[in-house]
Amino acid sequence: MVREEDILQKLESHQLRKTAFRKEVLELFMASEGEALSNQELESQLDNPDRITLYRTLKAFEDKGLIHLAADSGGISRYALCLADCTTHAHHDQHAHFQCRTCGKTICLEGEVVIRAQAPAGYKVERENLTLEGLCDECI
Amino acid sequence: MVREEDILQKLESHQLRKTAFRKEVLELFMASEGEALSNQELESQLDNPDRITLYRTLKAFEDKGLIHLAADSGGISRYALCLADCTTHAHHDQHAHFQCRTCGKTICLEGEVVIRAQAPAGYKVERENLTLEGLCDECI
DNA sequence: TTCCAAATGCAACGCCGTTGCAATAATTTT
DNA sequence: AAAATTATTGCAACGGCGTTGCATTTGGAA
Ligand SMILES: [Mn+2]
Ligand SMILES: [Mn+2]
Ligand SMILES: [Zn+2]
Ligand SMILES: [Zn+2]
Repeated sequence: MVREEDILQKLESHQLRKTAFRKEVLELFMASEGEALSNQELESQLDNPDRITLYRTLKAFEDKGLIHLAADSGGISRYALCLADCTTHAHHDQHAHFQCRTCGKTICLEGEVVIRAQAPAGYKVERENLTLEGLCDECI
Repeated sequence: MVREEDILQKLESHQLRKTAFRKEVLELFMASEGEALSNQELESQLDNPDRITLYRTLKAFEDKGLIHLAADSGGISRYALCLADCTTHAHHDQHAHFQCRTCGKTICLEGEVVIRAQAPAGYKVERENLTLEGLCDECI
């Protein structure tokens, strides 16, 4: 269960207006901690789902450092709550994700992630994007 | 320069008919060795670009183990020639990719790639997908 | 050369990201 | 507390692109 108090606090600390829609969306994210949610998954759980408003809400949340995008090899966008203290245009969370090839469930992997890959000489690597694919505990 | 002989040989060894369209597409891939190409980039270089035919051609190439998809964090699909000897429904190439955040140039990284990331207990990891993002040598 | 299976090119559908705009709601100011 | 200001919402609408169906054309085998 998510306390309304925490929802409001989170919206305020990220300079987002406390509207009914945003409270509802943020609650969904906070309730499914560590799991990345797609637009469809979110829409299906909203009282009054409007895909355009959701689109802008997610953009605002991402912009203000509340959620981050989890890349999907299939092209589906999924968002998850930022674990670190991210702010506007300053996302600090750099972690891998796991995605189940059967149910699509996508989770953030907080644990140690070591990546060693060399780009050609003259190239500058700024970010690393790692996704593990396989079967989740329920689909195994 | 790509020899027509090599193009035809590659199509035949992967059980693909040697049509004008496919020869042209394959030549583009072979000419830009190691670089992943988007549909747009391919279309702009084709004599008679038809997006549907290109779509089906890429699907056939991928299916027959000629090319592989390079995930794009932005949702754009890019394909590159398979380096390993991949066959129908059997892609062996497991390598990282680099993508330039400015020009979009995407290349396959053949070099050693070491990934260490833990999925939760009870999860089964089957594949690892790593993309490095940054600036290429021309955009630096 | 004849025939069959596959590939092509075109129309068409649907999904989704994106933008504009007027109505509505949240926050700030008086 | 009311008015003013500013942001958000919901709707219409456009465009790109993945996808499929179908008639026509082409490649490869007989
Ligand atoms: Mn994450
Ligand atoms: Mn590659
Ligand atoms: Zn699963
Ligand atoms: Zn570049």
